Amino acid sequence: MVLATISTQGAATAAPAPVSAQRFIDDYLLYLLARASHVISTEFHGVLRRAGVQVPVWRVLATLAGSPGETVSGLADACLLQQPTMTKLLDRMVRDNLVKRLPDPKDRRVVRIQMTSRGETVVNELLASAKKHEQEVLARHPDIDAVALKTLLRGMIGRQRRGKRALG
Amino acid sequence: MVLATISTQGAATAAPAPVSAQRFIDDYLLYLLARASHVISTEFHGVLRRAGVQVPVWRVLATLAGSPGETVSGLADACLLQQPTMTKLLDRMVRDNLVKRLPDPKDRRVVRIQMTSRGETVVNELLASAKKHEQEVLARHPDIDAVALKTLLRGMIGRQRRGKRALG
DNA sequence: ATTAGTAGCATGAATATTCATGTATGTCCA
DNA sequence: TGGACATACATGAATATTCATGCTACTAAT
Repeated sequence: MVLATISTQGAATAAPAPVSAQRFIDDYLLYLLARASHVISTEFHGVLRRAGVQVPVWRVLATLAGSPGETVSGLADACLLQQPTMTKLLDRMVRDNLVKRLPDPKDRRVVRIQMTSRGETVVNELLASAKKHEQEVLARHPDIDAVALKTLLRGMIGRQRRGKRALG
Repeated sequence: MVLATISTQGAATAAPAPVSAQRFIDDYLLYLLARASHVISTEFHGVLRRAGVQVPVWRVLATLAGSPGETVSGLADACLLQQPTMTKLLDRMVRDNLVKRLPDPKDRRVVRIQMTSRGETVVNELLASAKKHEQEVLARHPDIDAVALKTLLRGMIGRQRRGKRALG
């Protein structure tokens, strides 16, 4: 990982009761990830708001953009939502003529979600804004190697998923 | 919270997972950050559930652990919540005897939040679990330099915050 | 073919969050 | 000092999410 060249090592592990002159959370990986995600996403959410599109709606459309015919559970997983939440979100999106529910020919339990043409129109505009915004973010952080960071994150996501059964 | 295991995993069933090599979101920084944060946090949330502590409650307690006497708005910001959400969350936490509201002597608009002794007990156990879990996560990703990654994330958070007014 | 078990989605009641305000206090400055 | 404006928190109605569960359809084993 090219990313990690800053120096390093040991330290964080065996320090005895590290009387935090700092807040715990400011050195807590889970918090830093959540906060970084939040502050960066929040900025784009302004774009969504101006477009009159809710954040979860955008996530569904963005997912469908590269992966048409997703299932309800597949979308829930991709959008980091629970399945009942997704079912109800899709109710609204169907109502707003952004997506359609279609039966799966092979498995009648499955519902396939497809964008309507209106959905496609909306997502295409938003995709353009998203790419533009991503470039702005990266421009604001010139020391960050985007490719390396994305690779790192994908690695965390993939390995974490496979290791799911750990921890008691 | 079991969500992430629902679909994409068993896969063998109904020929889902067209996992197209080209989903937009799989190369979208904001999504990768959100997903990485989500999958890693989800694992710890299992610990919280077993302890009978809700995620936002944990976040408030963890924040107060290193920073006593926070204000309502300060906590909302730290916990990535809106202020009315925090007010109501604190209502519940006061009810459950985890925190107290105290008036600020200098500014009577301000409410200072302080942990009760029960709150302290709870958070101390959770902090230990959180640190243990963080070590487990890092152990699972041996190629990641934790110090460098944290530094990177703090940088993103800090610079992003200062650049807040960007984007039209 | 029958049965037991599981996967995918929907639903409803309980709970939580948000949006738009309301109220009180503090600050600025003419 | 007065008035306009800003800040901190609370509140309530509208909306969204969650938890538990129901229902149907598929799968595997007998």
